[in-house]
Amino acid sequence: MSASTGERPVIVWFREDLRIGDNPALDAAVQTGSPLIPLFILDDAGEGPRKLGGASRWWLSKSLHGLGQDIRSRGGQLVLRRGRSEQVLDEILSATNAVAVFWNRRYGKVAIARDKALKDDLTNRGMEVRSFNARLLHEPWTVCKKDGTPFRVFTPFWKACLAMPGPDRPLPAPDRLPSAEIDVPSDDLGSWALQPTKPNWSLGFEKLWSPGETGASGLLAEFLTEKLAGYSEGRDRPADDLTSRLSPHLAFGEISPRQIHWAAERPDRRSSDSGRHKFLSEIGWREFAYHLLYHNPDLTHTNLQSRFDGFGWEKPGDTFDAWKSGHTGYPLVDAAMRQLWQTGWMHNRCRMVVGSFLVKHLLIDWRLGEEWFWDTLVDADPANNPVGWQWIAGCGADAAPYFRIFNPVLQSRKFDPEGRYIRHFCPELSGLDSKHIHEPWKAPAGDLEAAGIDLGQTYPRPVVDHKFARKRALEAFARTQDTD
DNA sequence: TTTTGAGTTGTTCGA
DNA sequence: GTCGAACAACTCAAA
Repeated sequence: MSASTGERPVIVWFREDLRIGDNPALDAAVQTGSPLIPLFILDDAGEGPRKLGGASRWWLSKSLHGLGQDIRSRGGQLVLRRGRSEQVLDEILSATNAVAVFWNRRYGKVAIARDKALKDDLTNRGMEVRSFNARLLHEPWTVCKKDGTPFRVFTPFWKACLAMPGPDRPLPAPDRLPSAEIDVPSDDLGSWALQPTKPNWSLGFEKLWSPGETGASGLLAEFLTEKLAGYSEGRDRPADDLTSRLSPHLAFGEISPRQIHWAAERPDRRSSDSGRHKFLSEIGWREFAYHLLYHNPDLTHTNLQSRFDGFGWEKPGDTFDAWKSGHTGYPLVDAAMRQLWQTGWMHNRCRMVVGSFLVKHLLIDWRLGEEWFWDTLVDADPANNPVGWQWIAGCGADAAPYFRIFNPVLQSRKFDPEGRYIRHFCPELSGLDSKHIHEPWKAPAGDLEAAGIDLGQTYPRPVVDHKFARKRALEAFARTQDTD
């Protein structure tokens, strides 16, 4: 029934692009008219691209399940294999006599090097290899200053992007994915053990997220119709659900920035202009992170500003554990860290607060915070995560100035004035009124008692005094400026 | 060519 | 209570 009889198949290698719609590699493969072998490789041993964190593995498992269903409903069969990508591809090439391999690009240092080597190798062996952009509005090498060098400041970068010809219209999902007639062995998804068992920390994830392409497009539609208008004002309040929550879907490529761009550009969205521009500029920040990563491939683990290289970070100890578990004694910080642990996600405003707290109040290396986020975020992204951490630490490009030290109490009063967010994630504080919930150590003894709080027992005292920590950080960071 | 002003997300201090 | 200044150094584009 398919055009597959005797024809050599094309392998479509899925990586960070787990979708059928607007998938250029898949679309190009379908256009060839050849039978397809959709393939995903779990390459999590050795020196491959960074091994996925726990939360991401949970998401991946769900996402692959959805992708497999979407492919099957179109007549195809997703092949799942675990191992070193080069070796798995070799096996499948020789087993199927495939004539070509198509994929969408990745942008991390290791990923680029491996893709390039693989492309050379396969091409030399007579294979056709084609790669595509499925992840960005503009390839990082196409956006540059008038002198041809890459940007280091967001605003001019985004202006330059907006001045470029807009992205093409998204590609429709193919109706049919003609399957190769050869039976290619596939792993059972369950055998990869991507889901946590003991302890199963993912229970809170299940009711919040719908991983997969269908969940992503549903979320986008809902956001545009219900939240876009209030986005500019509401996006900073973590108790209100006014952000898009699309980040994990973007991280796994279940939706493309191009699809988002065109959906937001529809004429009937024009009434929410300020929200629309604000939202699209968040997509711009993602683009900027990839731009920086591409042009500074070591930023994942190296300070963009090298004068920070000698910074005397504190050795992580009890305070680091308190930060990770949400027991710093600062309610907003603790609520945010617990939101991360319980849901695999944290509101953007809170990411800045907890990041600033770790780096400035505790003087702990941003890389440790970045690793914790990498492990616990369902939206852990190879560009966004390190770029965001370098921004808050002050060592990045276009970074927050070193004297910008968030006051966790002021931030709390400003963005969670009634303490709803705190009460949700720190229920042991829920009996405090909104006057005292932001700094329980200042609450009168009677109020604490009435709220059932025994400071130091049921909720910790602050692990560090804000005024002291601020002064210490300013001094430490000022020394960094001198050593240039 | 050089100069100038502005740049995601803040806080504190003193008038 | 409100308000402006100060808290660096660097990037980038416009004047």
